[in-house]
Amino acid sequence: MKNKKYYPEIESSVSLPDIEERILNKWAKENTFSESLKKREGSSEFVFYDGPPFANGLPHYGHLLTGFVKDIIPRFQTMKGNKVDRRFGWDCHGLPAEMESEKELGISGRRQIQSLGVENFNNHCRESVMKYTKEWEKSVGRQARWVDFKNDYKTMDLDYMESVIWAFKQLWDKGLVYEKDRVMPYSWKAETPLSNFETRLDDSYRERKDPAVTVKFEILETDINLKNKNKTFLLAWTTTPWTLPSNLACAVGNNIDYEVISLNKENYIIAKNILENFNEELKGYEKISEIKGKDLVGIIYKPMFSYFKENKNSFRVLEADFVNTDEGTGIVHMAPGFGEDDQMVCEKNNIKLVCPVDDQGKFTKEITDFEGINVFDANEKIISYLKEKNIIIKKESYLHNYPHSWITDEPLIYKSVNSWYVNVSSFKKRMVELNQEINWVPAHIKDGTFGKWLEGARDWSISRNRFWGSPIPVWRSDDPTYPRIDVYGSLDELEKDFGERPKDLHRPHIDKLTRVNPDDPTGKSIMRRVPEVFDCWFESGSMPFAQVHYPFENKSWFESHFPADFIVEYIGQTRGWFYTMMVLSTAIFDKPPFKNSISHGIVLDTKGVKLSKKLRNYPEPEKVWNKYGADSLRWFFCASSILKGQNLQIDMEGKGIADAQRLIITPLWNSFYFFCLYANAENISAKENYASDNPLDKYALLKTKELIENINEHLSNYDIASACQSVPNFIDAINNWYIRRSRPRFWKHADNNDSKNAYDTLYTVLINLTKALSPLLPLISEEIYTKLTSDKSVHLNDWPDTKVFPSDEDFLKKMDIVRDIASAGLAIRKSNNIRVRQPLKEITIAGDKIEWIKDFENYITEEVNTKKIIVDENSDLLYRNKIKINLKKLGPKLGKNIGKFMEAANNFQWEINSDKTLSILDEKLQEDEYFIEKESLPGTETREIPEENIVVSLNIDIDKDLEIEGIARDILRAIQSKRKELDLDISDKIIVNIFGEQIIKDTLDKFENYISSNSLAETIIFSKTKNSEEIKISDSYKLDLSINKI
RNA sequence: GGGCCCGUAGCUCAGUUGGUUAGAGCGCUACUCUGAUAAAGUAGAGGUCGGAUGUUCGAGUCAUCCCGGGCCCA
Repeated sequence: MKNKKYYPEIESSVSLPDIEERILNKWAKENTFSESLKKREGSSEFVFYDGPPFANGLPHYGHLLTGFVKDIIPRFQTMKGNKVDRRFGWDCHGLPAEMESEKELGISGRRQIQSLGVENFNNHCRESVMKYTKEWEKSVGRQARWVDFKNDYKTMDLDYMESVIWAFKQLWDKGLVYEKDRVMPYSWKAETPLSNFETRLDDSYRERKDPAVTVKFEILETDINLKNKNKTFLLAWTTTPWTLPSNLACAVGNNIDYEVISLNKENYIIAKNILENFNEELKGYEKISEIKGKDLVGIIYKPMFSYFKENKNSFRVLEADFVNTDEGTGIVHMAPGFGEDDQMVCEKNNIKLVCPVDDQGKFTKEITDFEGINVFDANEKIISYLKEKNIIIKKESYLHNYPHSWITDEPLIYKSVNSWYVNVSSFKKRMVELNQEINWVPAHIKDGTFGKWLEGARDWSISRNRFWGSPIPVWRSDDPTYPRIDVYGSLDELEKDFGERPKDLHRPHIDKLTRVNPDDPTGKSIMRRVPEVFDCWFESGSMPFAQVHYPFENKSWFESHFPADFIVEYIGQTRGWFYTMMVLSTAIFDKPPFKNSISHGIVLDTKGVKLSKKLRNYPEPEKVWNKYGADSLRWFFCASSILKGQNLQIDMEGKGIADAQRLIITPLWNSFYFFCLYANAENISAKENYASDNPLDKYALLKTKELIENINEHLSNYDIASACQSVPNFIDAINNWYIRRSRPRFWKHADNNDSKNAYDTLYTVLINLTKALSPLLPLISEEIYTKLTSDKSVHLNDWPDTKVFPSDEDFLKKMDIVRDIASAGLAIRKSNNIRVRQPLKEITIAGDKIEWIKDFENYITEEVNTKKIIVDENSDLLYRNKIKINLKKLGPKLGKNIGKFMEAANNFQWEINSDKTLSILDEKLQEDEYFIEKESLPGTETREIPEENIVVSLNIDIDKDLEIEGIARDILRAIQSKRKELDLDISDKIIVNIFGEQIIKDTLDKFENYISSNSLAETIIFSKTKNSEEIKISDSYKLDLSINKI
């Protein structure tokens, strides 16, 4: 068994990309993911919803970030014993898909689609929408995210769509759906209305310049005394001149003060406190009278255009509470066909709206002067027309935030259209209540962004006048004389009424299902489906039940596994997917859709600009994979505050990612490398062992246990960043204390029990560490774990059981203090400029109840390099006592005088009495009203460890013996460097030639044995050879050195 | 105009129920250490805690207002 190497010979420097590729291939070959699921067959389930992305766009950093989180939590929960299905979902329907297809087909608009044929168009969408699935699989795979692509769901699947129409029917049956003409944001390129929250996505609101005009409406009838016979005009302001031909009323605020002024034989009415904005245009006006808004109500004015002059109840001044005087004139022009507020006010005043703009945003034939012109193009034409008629008194350019279509990017218009609505406002209170049951990360989302949004929820337009989507399942009689509406919620119901079972619910197939209206005795009218399809957000909001084809299949499973345990998306989905799931889940099931939700922030570049393809302001993911690997990127994202809802900046060079590798992954690899190197050299096969009584081993195990508990706690609370943040401290303890202090233990021979313990313990630490880190660093932990064990994968393990670890909090704390003491000792060396290789006589530790330090003294003397340690509980030569006043206790009692007491304490004007009370000034403080702290005396070589009330002192006198011993270590160091320089193996034996002045010779005489045994030197000869090199070994000495391998 | 989040070292961020001299990591500089480590240790420089007012014996922390940034809404 001698010379057997039990562990692979690995590289000292880690090449993450190579390792990762190999592991990913191994997972694919061995089906590790399915095996991890199989292992949990029959276990309790942890339900995770994967938000469906559109597959017709490529994945970007945002998706990668979300993807990492979507991987970490399920991996963790799997280790905790749960079965976590991870079905990938594809969002297939909707405007983004249609727009992409239009582009590909080189067509635009509804008309051209119809002439191409809806079937052809939809067939194209069906193909096009899945075109990047391969890229997605590749990207998701490369980031080491485990997802089930085979058992995926698509929103265009028949099963999925059946569940969607079922959901609609549920809402319909509960009376939560209505159809109405309403003013909505409207995309005239896509020729469809958008939902209120679609205008709020991403960059929809952008600056835009529009002409703003102030126009005159001539008053025909009024009771107001105008004091002269001039014509009188209302001044109104608008940023949408194209709506002026559709003006049907003007609105004022009841309590706003208006002024009547006169200029050039005309009178104008305008809000008082905004008059100054018109200094230029109304220069030289004469004030006639002041009047309240409510007195203006009822004035009849002359229509500006004659297109709708017959419209009933119109062209009057109305009252509206939204009128203000922030801008404009305090008089609002109202075109109820093109403004939501306008519509409401006019409806209240029995004014029927007009909407002379067609689907493509062009004026219809009623507007004889501008027929066929797009409204934005019409703005200038209308302005010139009105200028000619002397109706415009002011024209300016107005810069405002204006909504744009998130799909086609053109400025939206607001326009009255027919649409189907979910009456969300009727149950928003319930949503707010159910939201309280959800755990949000970060917590403020609950009652902040999301809660506030729910409180203000408005009815949701769920229909789109488009083609590629689930059909609105409403059939209506085509003859209003015999009205009838049928709503279908399943294929069975459709089959029953239409005699055939649809194989495809898409248009145009679904539209072919018609039947005679049963309520029509003439038998002439036909039941036809309404033409609209669903808003794709309705479909993604249906995901919880539709992905399992509920209620047609998986009925009891769904009912016992809803709400989901966990979802994660970026914070903007509080208005998107989070919200639509909430709406449907509340309306249909009266439950919240998920129990825990992480909303992460946005990835930005170093200037704080969103990443964009156009700007290329981010490192290519491909480059990141090839340079740093997926685990580095995962760590960079997951250890940052982006998971707490903050934004994260990523620089072009990927510096943050490189840091993750350098500071976390490389050190981990180093400890693994160290283990393999020496275990192989010593022919050791280590085993798990939690029982070593060596204090260093015990400490390493306790630190590991502490780490496992920390990660467990944080991941259980969905706090991934905190889980990551507990790792660096652990790495420091293992690499820079445990291994460094244990190093000689690894060189002893393997049959030595302490050495065996060292190997077993380090092995045990690494095994448990890789398990605990496997969700956070799945690739590198897999590599280390599988190379240390014969197991197939670290990811098939249960979460490490901390019960098998030693349990001794007190010991852990003590060793941490010992490390602080060592640091203090090194700090004293530093301040005296004494190198650590130079042994010193003694270190003294002073403090109360510190006898225990004696058990650890060798660690301190070795680390600080002193011959001796003195643990002294009462050395008043080193420190003096200092009093600190317990402010919490005494603050309220002493009030303003507290300053005097603090001063007295600092000036040592106090006395401790035998009954442990403290006399200070004229007060007597009780024992719990002050603290005694140790403070090192000025002029001594001491350092304090404040939290522990310990003072450390170092004797820095160096005598001849110590000096020679220091030189011995310098010589050894020189030889070791040389060995390394010559790239010798750690087991190679050598012959050494050293030459130098007398003190070097003295040192060799005394320490030859020490030097040779530690450098594997067979012989040390005091001479100079032709290969000898002069080396400066310290500030004072140099020598000539050559070494030769035997 | 409103809501939510944020403002602490050059950078990224901690900062407990308000408590005495505001911390960490990175970066920088110097020195040191090394039978694993392109690693590590020690130290140094670097802060009017965005500003103001208030509450309090005491404010980075609480309140109010203001300024700046981000997201969202009108």
